[in-house]
Amino acid sequence: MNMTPVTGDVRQHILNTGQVIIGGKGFSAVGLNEILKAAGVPKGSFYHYFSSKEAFGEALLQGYFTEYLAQTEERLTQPGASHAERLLSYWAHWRDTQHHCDPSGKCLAVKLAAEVSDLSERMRCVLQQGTERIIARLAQSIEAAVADGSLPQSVSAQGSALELATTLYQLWLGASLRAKITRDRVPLDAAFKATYALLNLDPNRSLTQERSQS
Amino acid sequence: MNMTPVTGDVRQHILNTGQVIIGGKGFSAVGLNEILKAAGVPKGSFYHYFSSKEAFGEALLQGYFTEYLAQTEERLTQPGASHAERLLSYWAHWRDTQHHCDPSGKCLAVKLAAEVSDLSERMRCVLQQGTERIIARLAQSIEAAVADGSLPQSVSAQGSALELATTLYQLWLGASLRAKITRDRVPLDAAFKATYALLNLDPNRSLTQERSQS
DNA sequence: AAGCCCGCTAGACGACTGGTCTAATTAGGC
DNA sequence: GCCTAATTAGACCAGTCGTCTAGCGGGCTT
Repeated sequence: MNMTPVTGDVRQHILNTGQVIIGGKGFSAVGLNEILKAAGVPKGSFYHYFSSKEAFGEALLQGYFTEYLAQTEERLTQPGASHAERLLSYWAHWRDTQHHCDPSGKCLAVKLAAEVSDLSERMRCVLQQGTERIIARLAQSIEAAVADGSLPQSVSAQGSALELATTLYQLWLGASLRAKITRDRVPLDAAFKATYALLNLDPNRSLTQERSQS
Repeated sequence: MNMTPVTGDVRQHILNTGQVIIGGKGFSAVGLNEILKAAGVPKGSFYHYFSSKEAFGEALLQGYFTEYLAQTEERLTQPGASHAERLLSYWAHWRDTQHHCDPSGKCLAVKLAAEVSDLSERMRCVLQQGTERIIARLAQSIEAAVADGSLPQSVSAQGSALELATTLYQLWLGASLRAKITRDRVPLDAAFKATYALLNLDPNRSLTQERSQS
């Protein structure tokens, strides 16, 4: 009955299940059996949809970034806010979702980058393209924020928007990594504060309504 | 003949061999066999020196941080330089050693943090204490640099030295992570430039020739 | 309507590696 | 020679990824 070459149902279900498990335990530490058992899918099906574990990981990352970029796009274009407000909302969201124990909201880029980039060239490329696109998207918003006056002109004097976006993304990557170590939100709060500084914003005047609850 | 309770020779040899291999491939992806074969040590011996693979990883990280902190201490106290110069030399060294393919100079904190902190509580604690001590040491040098005038007073107006050190360390952590993805030095160069900005230093004026005292 | 086709499921199986532990071997001091 | 402790060899089984054959079952062709 299904004429579509991509059988989205089961395949996507394996992907979703795998994302949660691998996001929690890593790539090498998780076996196919564990994912397949959790998904209720027999092993035979797996190799119908994916040619290998590596190909599965590749698809996993690809899907993750597609989804992430879509969410980011939405957040950076939400109506009724300046571009600077949208950017800060993006990072506030990052801060609030990544601090330690979110079950499924784990950032696969943070979790898998170090492990996978030395393990699989194909997965590394997906990681590279994904992060590159995120940074490019942030740079675009930074430029727009300078243009609409919600970020001071002085930020563009220091360097290109792409450089700034790169720095900020890497700052948050590192903060998330350290948050995994400390298991608290201190690293992410530090990153949030540093973001203000790097954007030449007054840290005392909040652009967004921050929620500072534990 | 050896009365010392810790048999350092073989044990340390396993540790050294393991550090290179695990630094390259990760923790879960490497089996004891691989390390032991490379070290020329029979498998049975392993469990004489370490109670488990986890305990081995714990000792590995502990040794790594001890060594790293000693090197850092040396670099941050080298004679004939201001504290700011020493700090920048620390980061310049980081930039030059971590950009992609250093065989044994891999930073275990970057490589293992994400993978291990969800896998082993004991290893996570070592990671936490190690990074904490590094940050504290950096904060100490930042304070000294403000005191000796090699960093402008304005940096202490923005927040505590510990906050700044935290931000900078996380920035470099994230830059190293992204450098693993991109396999070039662009992320680390961006971090270096951002470090100047966060320290309120003029990016165009190299610190090595400026000796303006307060 | 009958038959076929093929996407998909099912899970046993192979060859191998994982970490762990017991039992044997070695070596040293007396 | 023995006794004790340090060290090693290898068995152990659960687990790994990936293969392979068998068969279900819905939709198309004729």
